[in-house]
Amino acid sequence: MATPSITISEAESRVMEVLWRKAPQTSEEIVATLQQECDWHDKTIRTLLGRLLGKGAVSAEKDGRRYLYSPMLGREQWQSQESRSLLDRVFGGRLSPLLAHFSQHEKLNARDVAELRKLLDAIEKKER
Amino acid sequence: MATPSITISEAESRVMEVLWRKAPQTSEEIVATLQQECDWHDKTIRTLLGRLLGKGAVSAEKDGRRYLYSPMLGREQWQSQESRSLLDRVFGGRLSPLLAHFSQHEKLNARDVAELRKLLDAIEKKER
DNA sequence: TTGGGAAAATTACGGGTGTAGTTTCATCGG
DNA sequence: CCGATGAAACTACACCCGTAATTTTCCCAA
Repeated sequence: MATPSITISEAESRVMEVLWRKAPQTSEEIVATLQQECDWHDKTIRTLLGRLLGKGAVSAEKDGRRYLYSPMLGREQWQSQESRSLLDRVFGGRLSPLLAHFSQHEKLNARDVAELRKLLDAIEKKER
Repeated sequence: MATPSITISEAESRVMEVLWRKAPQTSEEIVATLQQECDWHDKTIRTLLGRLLGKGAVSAEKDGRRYLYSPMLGREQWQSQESRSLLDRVFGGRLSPLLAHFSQHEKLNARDVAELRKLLDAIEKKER
């Protein structure tokens, strides 16, 4: 297999978000960024970083007295995993029920609708 | 609020599935059904039932020497919760990225596309 | 009325997670 | 060259979850 499917927790994904936006970064930068979004202790964030390292979701490259961290798990890959998990767990693996669900229960504003239409057009054009 | 947002685990949801298909049922029936799908010990299944009771996700009505269990948490409600959770956690709360993701990484067949289009039409008509 | 048997309730336990505190280690400044 | 300091590593701990085993309760039959 390509990547043995790394799984990360909710809190860990918040750390990944920071690295997906910009990499590499030192733990200090990551902490500074995250503390503007979350109300987490700096030790907490470093623990999460350590766990991500252990899982192979991020890599660390030594740079003087500190490390530079970069994501190994890609955001797209993670989104795929999570999406497929929802589909399988909750909707029996079929896409239509998911879509039907969203159309009935989620508020779609005009912009969403327009954007979706454009997507559909693109898909159809590609297929024919 | 209506229901204080009951959250159930993956394994618990398998038990709920059985009750969503038919209710009420005794624990014995539930166990019998689940053991054809999962490879779970009967004690395990009863533990899950108990936890669901504790969370208020199912109700129990005494019937002689046993209970009859029924779902309190609705399947649609649970699907909504899970979908919204994915949307918020993974796609920044916006539907288009999710759809874009599926369109790129999941196979949407022509029928899916047609169905989606119909849904969008319905939404737009309802709004104006 | 009592005992057996089944269902329910309680207890168990290891791994993951959220949330840190504490210890060690290496490097930079003096 | 050595100590202070800040990052990294290790330790902590309670709660949830998967997965049961053990104990209690209570109903029905004899």
